[in-house]
Amino acid sequence: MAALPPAARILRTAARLFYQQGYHATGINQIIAEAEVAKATFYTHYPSKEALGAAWLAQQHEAWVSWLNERVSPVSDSRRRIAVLFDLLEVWLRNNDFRGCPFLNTNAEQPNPPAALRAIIQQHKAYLRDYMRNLVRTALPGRLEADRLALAAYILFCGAIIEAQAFRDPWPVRTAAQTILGWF
Amino acid sequence: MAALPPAARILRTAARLFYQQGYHATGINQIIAEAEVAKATFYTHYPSKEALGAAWLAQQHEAWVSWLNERVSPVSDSRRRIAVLFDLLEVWLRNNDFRGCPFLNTNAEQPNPPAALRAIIQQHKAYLRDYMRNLVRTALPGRLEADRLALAAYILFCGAIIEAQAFRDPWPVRTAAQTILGWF
Amino acid sequence: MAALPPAARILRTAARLFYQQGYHATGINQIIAEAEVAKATFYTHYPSKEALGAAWLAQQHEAWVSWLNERVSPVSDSRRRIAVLFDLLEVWLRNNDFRGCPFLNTNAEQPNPPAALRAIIQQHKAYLRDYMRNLVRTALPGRLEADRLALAAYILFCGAIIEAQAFRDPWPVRTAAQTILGWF
Amino acid sequence: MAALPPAARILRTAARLFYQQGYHATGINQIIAEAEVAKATFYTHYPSKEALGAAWLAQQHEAWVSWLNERVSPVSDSRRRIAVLFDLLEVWLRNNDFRGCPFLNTNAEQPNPPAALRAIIQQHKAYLRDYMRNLVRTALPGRLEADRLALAAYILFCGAIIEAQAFRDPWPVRTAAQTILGWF
DNA sequence: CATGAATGAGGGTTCATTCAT
DNA sequence: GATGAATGAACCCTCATTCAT
Repeated sequence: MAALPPAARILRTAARLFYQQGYHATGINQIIAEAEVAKATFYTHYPSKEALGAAWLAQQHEAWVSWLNERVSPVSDSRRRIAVLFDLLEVWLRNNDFRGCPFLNTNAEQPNPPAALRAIIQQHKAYLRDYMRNLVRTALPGRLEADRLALAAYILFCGAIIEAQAFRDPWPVRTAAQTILGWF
Repeated sequence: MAALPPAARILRTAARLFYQQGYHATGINQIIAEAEVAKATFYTHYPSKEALGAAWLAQQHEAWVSWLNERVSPVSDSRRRIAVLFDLLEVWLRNNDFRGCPFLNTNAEQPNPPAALRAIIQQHKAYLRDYMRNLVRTALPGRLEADRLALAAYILFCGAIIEAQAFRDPWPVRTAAQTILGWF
Repeated sequence: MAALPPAARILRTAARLFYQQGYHATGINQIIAEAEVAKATFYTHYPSKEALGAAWLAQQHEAWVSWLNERVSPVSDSRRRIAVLFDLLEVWLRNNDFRGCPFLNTNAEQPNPPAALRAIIQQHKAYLRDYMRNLVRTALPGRLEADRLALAAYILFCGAIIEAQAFRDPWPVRTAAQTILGWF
Repeated sequence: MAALPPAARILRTAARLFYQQGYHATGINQIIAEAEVAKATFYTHYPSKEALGAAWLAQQHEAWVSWLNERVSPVSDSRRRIAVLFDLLEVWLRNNDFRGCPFLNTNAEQPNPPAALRAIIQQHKAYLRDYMRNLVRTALPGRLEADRLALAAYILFCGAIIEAQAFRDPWPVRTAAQTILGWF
């Protein structure tokens, strides 16, 4: 672990703590203590906590996209792809470390989040929306309401995440999946 | 404004600040300053910040339920009721002060919210879920999948709120409404 | 317990808490809460916390003196009396609720204790010193150094209490008793 | 005064205030104000008030031991050594700043002192007990009851301190000294 | 490139007391 | 005789950040 350079150690520690405890609830002191880095070293690598938060979300976005693509792209059938997507979601939230979506959580923490964070959050959400749109469009060739259903699928997807988080139960994911798959 | 008794002034101020800035981001000091109350007076009425947060959410739940019922119950047709529900949602989030759902926000702020807050949040969510269930069941008499659709409608409802919050745009509400209304 | 009048309930509760937690560490709020008395009721009976503390110490002095006299005066032999005195001391500090001497503790809490408390503490100590003096004098008729030994016995007595408190062990009491009894 | 580094300034100030006013009665705010240090600077050097209290007592122990040894060890005769010990005690408590023994006071303040403080207090007391034991044993070679007298001497020593504190008069020290010296 | 010391502002909570009723 | 509401001051501690080295 001490093999990692300081910047990476900081980011890895912050990722764990921000997600498990929340962005606001996690202080710089805890991060540098657990990353075993001096305070000034932290500020040489990240100009502020906000910048670290942005780096965290950016990295989360990359990781999440990769994770999905690696598992979804091998599947050729469009309908199956959507099914796989929700299967993955259920795997994720059945994990003991599941604490909801980092983007939605961070967005909800402060109703007016810092600009740097907001930008990445919106970027992530737009990406996911478009990703779902393509998936559903491909699965519903020629259907007039395909676009609307695609957006609805996206809303169900995100809604399932926060409701699973709120109820601490995966039922919303299965309900959302069944509903969407029923459209094909 | 000084006409209100301190306890009410505190709650009113806290409601405003908790919603606009977030529960965590709002400190006791700011609340008592804006409520023009001494710190010890605050603790005479609320044993802790957490208790105040619980009182706030409880009051929000009551207000929300009343607001909905007053406008939905006069409508007799089941399908119209659902339409009205989403119309109200859109009215709400078109308001400049809209900052998302206080319950979802507070739940997302800290991955492990204080027990007192969690209890009210879950209560509220269960209420809303059952409310939607009744609405949809009544509108879909005899449909086998009525229950699943009802839950899906609930997920779409909540998902629309957080997506409207994230995108700062009401499109998710309209998409969700159209999708649900298409089931009848 | 609710049968007792408020003033007595307050004093009884304060006696328990002051002794178990310390005078300083015990707040008015805890006292009135556990005595089930309103705050203003407290101040109608005691003008201040200091006055309550004084009442507590005065009552402790009375109780302690009575307790000793009832058990020591029936004994006729002077030497036996001293032995009984230390036996009682050991009984006291073997009790699970033993927290040292309320007078010495309160005196040690603030190096400049409030005048009202200081007065009672000194009164108590002077009484105990004279009590020991009489006991030893009677047991050592005609000994020239009787007075000095009496004071030494008093110092050993008090020293044994604080050392038993510090070591959480009754050995100092037995050592003190053996030493004194060896003088006769 | 500003020449001293902050950590030393804090400890020096705390030593003065803890001793003069008591540990509990002295707040962090007063310490940092009189040490002319920012609050966060305090917590850079001491993780808590308790840690500062422990540092204070540890330093007191060192200073006390040094002070005694420097003056007692040059004396060769065992009996004289004990006499010197009590002479030093009397010098100490004739000082206007005398407020009793920091260890006994802190131990008596709260019936259950913080663990960190308790540890040092017990350590100090055990040291002093053993110190007296060696002194008396050496002065009473071959006496069977030497051990018991040594412990009695220790109790008289400590008892003299608290009684001198309580009566605000050095008589207990002289009484204790005469009694012990009479054993040789 | 890396560091520990120093900071002002604020975190939530409790203190002993007074007041109008 | 009894009450709960109201208070300013103080409690111990943590925040994100900057600075000289």
